[in-house]
Amino acid sequence: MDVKAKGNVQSDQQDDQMDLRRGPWTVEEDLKLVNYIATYGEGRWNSLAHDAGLKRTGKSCRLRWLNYLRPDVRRGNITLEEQFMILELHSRWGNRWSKIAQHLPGRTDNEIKNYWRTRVQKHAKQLKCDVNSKQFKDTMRYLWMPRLVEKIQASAANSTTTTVASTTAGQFVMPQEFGGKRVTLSYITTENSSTSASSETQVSPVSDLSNYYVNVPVNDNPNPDYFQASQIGYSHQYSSFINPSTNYYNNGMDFQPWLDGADIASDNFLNSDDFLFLQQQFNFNV
DNA sequence: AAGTGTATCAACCGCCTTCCC
DNA sequence: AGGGAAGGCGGTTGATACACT
Repeated sequence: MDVKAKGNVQSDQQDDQMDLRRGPWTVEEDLKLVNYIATYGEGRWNSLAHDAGLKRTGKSCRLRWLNYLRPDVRRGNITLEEQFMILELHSRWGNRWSKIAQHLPGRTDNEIKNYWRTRVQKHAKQLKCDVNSKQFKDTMRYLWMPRLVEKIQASAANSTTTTVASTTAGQFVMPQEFGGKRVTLSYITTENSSTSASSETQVSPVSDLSNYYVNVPVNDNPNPDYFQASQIGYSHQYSSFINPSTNYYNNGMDFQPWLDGADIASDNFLNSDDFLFLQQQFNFNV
């Protein structure tokens, strides 16, 4: 432990020694915090806690504000699009919850972490494999994420209005209609693209998400990522998978031994229909 | 209806890194 | 450059809701 860390431990211990409240926040405390921040703004949390008359640590105030009281915080079920984003961004950045949360407006790092631990890790546990293993990552990337894309497409197709979820860092663009035409499903990040997107425009792939683009004729797009998409059997009409026995789809993957018999159909992350779908696509001997 | 098990999530702790004075 | 404060993260806990028997 370095000197800086040691100094902070001392600071934390001083917090412990003070007469500070812990546990669930009361309505009165929430009001104090909200009113104070509305007047004076965020920042300098330790002094804020004191000045607002709260017997809480600055850290506790910050957490309460960021995770619960902030006006733009979103609560409730994680949508399909958000599930997809979490899987995609986690595959890119790992457990950088805060960074991932920046791309999911209104969602907090704590919420995303909880989602990951309670849902995703649960599935890994049910599959009897490590959540960080190649097998599990491959399953997410090549099975669950494409499956999520299908669901997103289906719900968008059933919707009468265009669904465009804007984020602070980019846009997740969904089609209003489909019918054998190109589908524009993309996540546009501002950090790596200058491309603007609309539901009417074919969007150039700008991130790893290009691997999950659908209905894009390979020959019609110069980007090499589309070729990669075709390699995983995912660039054709309405995204049915290519049977691994007749294609190179499962190159480098090894699903069957640990999918066999596992109950992975227990919640909305991968429901019973999805499990049946996996069985059909890969001819499991279960 | 009551008891028990399980899932979810807010909140915390400890450690570490980053920021800023 | 050094040190304190703030922020980020992994891990955990406890309360509550819900499902199941």
